[in-house]
Amino acid sequence: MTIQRPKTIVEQVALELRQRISRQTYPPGSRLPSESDLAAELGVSRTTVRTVLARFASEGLIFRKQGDGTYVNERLEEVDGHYGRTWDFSRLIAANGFKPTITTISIEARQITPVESEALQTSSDSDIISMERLFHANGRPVIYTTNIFPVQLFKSTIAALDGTLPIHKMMQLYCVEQIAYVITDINAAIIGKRQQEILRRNDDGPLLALHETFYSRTHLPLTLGHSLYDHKTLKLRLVQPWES
Amino acid sequence: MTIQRPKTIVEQVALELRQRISRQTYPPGSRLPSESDLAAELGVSRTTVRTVLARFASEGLIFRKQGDGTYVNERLEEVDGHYGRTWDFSRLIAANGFKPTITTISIEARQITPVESEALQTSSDSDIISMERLFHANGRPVIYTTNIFPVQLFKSTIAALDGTLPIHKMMQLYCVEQIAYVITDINAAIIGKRQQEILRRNDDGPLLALHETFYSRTHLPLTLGHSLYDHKTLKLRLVQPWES
DNA sequence: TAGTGGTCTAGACCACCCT
DNA sequence: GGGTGGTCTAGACCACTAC
Repeated sequence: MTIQRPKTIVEQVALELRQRISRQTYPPGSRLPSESDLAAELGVSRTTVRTVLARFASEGLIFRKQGDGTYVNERLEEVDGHYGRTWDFSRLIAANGFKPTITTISIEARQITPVESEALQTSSDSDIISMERLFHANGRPVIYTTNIFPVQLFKSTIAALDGTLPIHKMMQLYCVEQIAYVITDINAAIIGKRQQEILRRNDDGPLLALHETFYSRTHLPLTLGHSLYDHKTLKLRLVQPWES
Repeated sequence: MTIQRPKTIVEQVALELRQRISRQTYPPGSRLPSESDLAAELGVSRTTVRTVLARFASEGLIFRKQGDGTYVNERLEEVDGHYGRTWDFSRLIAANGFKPTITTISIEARQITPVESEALQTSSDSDIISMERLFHANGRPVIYTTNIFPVQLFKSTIAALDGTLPIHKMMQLYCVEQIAYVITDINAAIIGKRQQEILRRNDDGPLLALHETFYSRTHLPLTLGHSLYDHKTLKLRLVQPWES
């Protein structure tokens, strides 16, 4: 284990143990070596190992039993990739067993609407970039999403935008501010004709509508997202540890 | 039952700091004392303080800036009670600013169906308790929920069941096994006439349908829940910290 | 009783931000 | 330079479980 990929020791240990679990060196249901043994083997302190195991436990990857040991979750496949982290659509699609692709429907600059101006806490005469995109699972459209960004957020011109990137990649590459947290409101909605055609849906059942607001570290709303989510193809699943 | 409030030092510190934040001793947007100062004042190690602050940060309650300080989230009201912890319906209703009440529609014993038997991984001829309940916000029905439990889970007879308790309280009081984690699938659904009447809804718009499976520490599915959630009255909101 | 995870401490060094 | 949070260590003691 000489890989220096991740910066911190905790991250290196996390990567190593995550691999051992996913490669079934520690298969589902099995007991991990004790914290002390792992610490000794990896040459780190027990505290460091515990930090990693605590994170895994909160993701539902493992379960710890005092006086007994630490066990790999038997339902790994159901749990992996669904907890804690932000809902990254590409990862969600992958977690459901499909190959994700992103296509851009449109990218355009336009005036902000009063509603959007309110939500973004910005002046009502500024311009925004509006971006319509489609996420596919094995080529089949499953998520239709619209994002808007204030123009002053961008480092470069919008001509250079690559709409096939995940949103956090785009922000990293093109924007002056980075995302710290997301607040998502979950709704159910009947969709219109145009959206139905875009998503190539035959039945007219309801879809999930996600309203996302992306915030900076300083609590400034950076971007808005509005996504229609085909829950029949793609499970929207949450793993929540029970509080003591 | 003498309530031994928080057992551990971490819990005591967490309670104390949570109160200071919610009582606005540290108002939204303000900077907390440094970790060292807090540790000294409370008479605990810095590590203990950091454990608590890390938990708060993951809930979105505070934000930490290296080299600068720790700040209370300015959008406290929006965030509080929505992240990390399991979605306890009563708490969700309270977090939306309403007074929660629970009424029982029916509690009955019946045979398990093949689908339920599959989901609970139990034998197909066992009996279950089925419980229909209604959650109200300021007296208005907002969540209609059905839970089923295998009978062998219960310590006492079902006659003694108090259907107005939150599910974790019920499990604590009546059941031999306790809940360790929950997997929730989120769907959108059009509801039938009966359910529409129960929820006293005038429009026939779609609702959120939550499918919950409650697991024990040993990964045994204990209970199933199926809930219809009026997202127009009650925000279903998620705060997700962005991964580094 | 031996071994496990759970809790907590005291202190070290670093990276970063401010002035 | 001085203070802040970020990382990590080594070791103590406790509570619990399996044998």
